Amino acid sequence: MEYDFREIEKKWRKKWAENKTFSASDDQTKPKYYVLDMFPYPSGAGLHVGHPLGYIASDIFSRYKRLQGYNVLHPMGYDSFGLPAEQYAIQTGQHPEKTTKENIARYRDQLDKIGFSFDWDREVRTSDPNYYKWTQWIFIQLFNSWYNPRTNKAEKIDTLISVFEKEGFSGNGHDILTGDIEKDLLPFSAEDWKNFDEQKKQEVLMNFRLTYLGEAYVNWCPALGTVLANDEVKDGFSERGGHPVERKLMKQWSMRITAYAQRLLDSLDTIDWSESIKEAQRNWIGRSEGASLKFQIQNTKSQTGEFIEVFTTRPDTIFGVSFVTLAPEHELVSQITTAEQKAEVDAYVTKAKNRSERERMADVNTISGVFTGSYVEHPFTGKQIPIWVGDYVLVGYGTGAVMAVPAHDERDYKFAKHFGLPITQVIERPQDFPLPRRGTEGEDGGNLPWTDKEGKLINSDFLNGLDVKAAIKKAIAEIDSRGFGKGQVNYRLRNAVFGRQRYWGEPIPVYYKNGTPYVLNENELPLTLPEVDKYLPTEDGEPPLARANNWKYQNQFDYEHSTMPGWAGSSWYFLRYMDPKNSGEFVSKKKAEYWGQVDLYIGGSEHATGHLLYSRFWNKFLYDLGYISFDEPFKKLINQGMILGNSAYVYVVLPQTQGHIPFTLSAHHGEHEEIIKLEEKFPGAQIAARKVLLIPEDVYHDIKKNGSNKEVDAWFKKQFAEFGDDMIGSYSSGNAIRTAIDVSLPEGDRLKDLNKLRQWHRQYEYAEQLIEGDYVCSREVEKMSKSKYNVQTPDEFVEKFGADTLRLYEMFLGPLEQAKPWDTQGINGVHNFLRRFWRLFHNDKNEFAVTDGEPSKESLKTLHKTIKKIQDDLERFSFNTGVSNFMIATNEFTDQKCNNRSVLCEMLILLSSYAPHIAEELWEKIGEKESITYAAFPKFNPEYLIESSFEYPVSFNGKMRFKIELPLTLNAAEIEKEVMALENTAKYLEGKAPKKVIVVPGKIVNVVM
RNA sequence: GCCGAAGUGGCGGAAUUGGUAGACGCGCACGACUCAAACUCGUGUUCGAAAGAGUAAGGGUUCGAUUCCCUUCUUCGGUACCA
Repeated sequence: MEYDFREIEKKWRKKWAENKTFSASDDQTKPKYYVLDMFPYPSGAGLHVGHPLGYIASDIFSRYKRLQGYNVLHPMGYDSFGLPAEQYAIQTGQHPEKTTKENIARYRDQLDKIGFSFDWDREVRTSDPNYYKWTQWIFIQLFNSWYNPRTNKAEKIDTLISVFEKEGFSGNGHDILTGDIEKDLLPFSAEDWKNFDEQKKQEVLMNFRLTYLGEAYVNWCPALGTVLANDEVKDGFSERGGHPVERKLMKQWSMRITAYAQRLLDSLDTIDWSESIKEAQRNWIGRSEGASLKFQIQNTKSQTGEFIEVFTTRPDTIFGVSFVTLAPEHELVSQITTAEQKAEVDAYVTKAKNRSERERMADVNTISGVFTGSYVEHPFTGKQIPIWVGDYVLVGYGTGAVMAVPAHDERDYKFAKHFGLPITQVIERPQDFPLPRRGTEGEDGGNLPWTDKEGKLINSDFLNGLDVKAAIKKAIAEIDSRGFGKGQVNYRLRNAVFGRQRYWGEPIPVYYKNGTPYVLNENELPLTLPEVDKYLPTEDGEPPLARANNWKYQNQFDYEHSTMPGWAGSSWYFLRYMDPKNSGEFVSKKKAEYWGQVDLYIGGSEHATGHLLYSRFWNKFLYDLGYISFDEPFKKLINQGMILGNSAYVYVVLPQTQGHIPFTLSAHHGEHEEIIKLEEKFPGAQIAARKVLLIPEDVYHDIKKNGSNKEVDAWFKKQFAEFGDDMIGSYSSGNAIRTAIDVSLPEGDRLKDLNKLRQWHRQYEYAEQLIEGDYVCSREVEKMSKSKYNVQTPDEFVEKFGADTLRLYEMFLGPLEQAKPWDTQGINGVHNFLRRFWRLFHNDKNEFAVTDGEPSKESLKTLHKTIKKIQDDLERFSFNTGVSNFMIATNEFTDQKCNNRSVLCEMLILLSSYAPHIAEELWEKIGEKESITYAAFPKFNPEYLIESSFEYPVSFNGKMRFKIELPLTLNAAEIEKEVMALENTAKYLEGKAPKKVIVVPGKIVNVVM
């Protein structure tokens, strides 16, 4: 019987589903192993061959762990709320639920074809009310909690209330303050607290809740009609859709992730993730140590602030301060600006505030700012220091104000140069350090700004003579003891905006009474998504949920109209898989304890600062509240590399596309009509005009450079000759283009059959070549995308070669973590391997034939060598070398003509995690009754590999020259004697005496001359 | 700019602790089968006629370096007025 993968794969997919072969039991006596893939968003485009790469790797590992006797949890589900379905709904009027369901069905169908061992009974969907009920429940827990810095964990809000009842609140310096709060909270006493009315109390508590409603500058995306979190914005454009994003002050639900900044940073050291992802998170959190420092404002008319607080990482440079800069949005700006400067400052502030994020970014090199007219006093010298406003200072970072030390900071330096402000050097560059390359103005001898933390302090009073590190310490101590400020740690991490002005997301379980937000009771969940007539904002700019009829809490209070962001549901889904049907809890404590951390998490690195940070945050929160027993969700993380498409490009001379008329005609006007007239006169004129000419790359470059090309001119002439002067096609350099064609059309870079191209797309219906023979395409490796016609779907692959070949081939392409191009030419090699493997079990007549009895020594050696390699490869996630080792083993068994039952049985178990269908089929044929899934992984026995002799490579000065086989029983001296006696040795010694002979028994001989 | 990863035949890649560089596969060439082609099977395939050279380039440590150290270059990914 031939290897009929279609029948075999169909058969086993069915059997696995019927028998629920991969169902994870909750039997807690077995050791567990949790393998997770990143939650897919079911997009309308379906899967391409790049998506399953990680799923295949995790599936192989899951199957391997099952063979080792683990109770394996390997679930799959869908992150099914999200923008694309909603955008589609807006365009078509279809309910996003409908399209989402269709997309999920397509995904499921595609996934099923690849033979994954998912436990589908545990599937979750974030848009399912039974699931988002618990997302809402977690939101409520966050709302009812605060972060207590004294215990360093989240607690119920009651403990904060009791602090207020006992201590009141002493203002910004109070040690109970955590994370970022949006606005300064004024101090109050315990007595005050008791006298506050309900609304006031709620307002105060809002500054501490872990999810809270606050006013903040947000990333507003007008095209999407919603705000976005920082990680959803890339270079001033939305990550989804690429629409421009601007800054806007809005009242928003946010998550106080900043409270967890330090813990999120610290516990990175406890998890096994790639260094690059950890670094990305460290940078995103952006911890910096320094000092906060107060500058008294002189001659101020301000009532609330008599000082400007700045944050600096370089308190050592305090004597080099020559001005202070405020962010344009800084609240003190209006208060301190003098009458003379008011007009100028107002104009600047207005302009800066309205500039979009994008403009600001595009414009980083332009220096702008304005003097306020006011001054602060230097805390140590008492000198007058001017206060400026500049948009290089960001309101969201630190205090929104900087002490400018132009001699030792790049931006301060540029600002000072631009406005002619004084520059005081306070650190001497050490002799042995090279001149900085910056500060190119040529002034200051190119010496400034000196920004490295090296050198000795000068012009700095009590800091003189110290080196930078010591000076920082001393300065902080001095600032602290004189009451000018204190040592402080700052984070770049911002609180995460949580509300989205969109329809297709979890409703936020909040209603408003007298303008004050309250969360729903837990027994009122889920708050289901109401029906709306349109998925657009209302006329007065309210989110789509405001369209819902009679959608009010207790029929009178308005619900919150924004919904949760895409990352809400995916921040805890790994917990739900442990207990997906639980209607009383989000996960039972017992099950959470048993399954514990995800042991292996595989997914793309694009989630580095989004999903992977938010999940860690929620996990820590749930841990703090005692619902789960582990502080970090994902123990080991592997980022699979992207599979890139291998696009094919052709160079063509194309029409100026006016309607369907390709070439500009010499006929004066009304081209289309001209053509029709011509067609009557000369049949074939239209076709001639619609021709597309394929040109070689060099001709293309010639046209681009010179505007024309001789051969192409000649071709044009010929094409249109018969139509006379009425119609002469013309072209210019703009008509020569490089354009993608379907990857499947050329073989390698050769386009052998022009007819295939003609049939592929109307545009090429009358395509011709300038030069006879195979057309040479240019190939390029780039991301798969529809517009480049380089997308390959797993479906077509499975149809042609089978799922087992796909699984092996994707692994064989290269290391899991590396990006690699998809090259269809190598498939045959892998497919052939499976056929050769199949043949090991069959005789010449294609009849199933295995022999019993003792296997040969050689076969045992091959087998055990392979067991070791396969296991080692799996343990270090080196799936590509795993496939190679299967090929080597199969080649060896074929040479040995080995068809021994016991040897092949063990090979089947090894192969079953990579190519499960063929393994199951042969396993059944060989006479086994149970699925191979729960067989036992073969035990490696080193005895079979013991050799009596070794072929020693003999090197001269480290260069291998020849080999000699010697018994392994010889010791170093004996080996040296044998080698030195050889004729070959004498030849390479060229009569010289060897200086030294290195012998490593069992490894190598090296002769030093 | 900063951070991270990587650079090995015509191509994807291997070399696990410093010990035979190029496993395995593709492609290519030749041969067998065939009227012929495809498929399949077999042989060869880093460069060089050879001596020899050779893992981005240069230097270092070592008996010995793809592997460790230093300098430089290139590519990819992330990130950026963060004080």
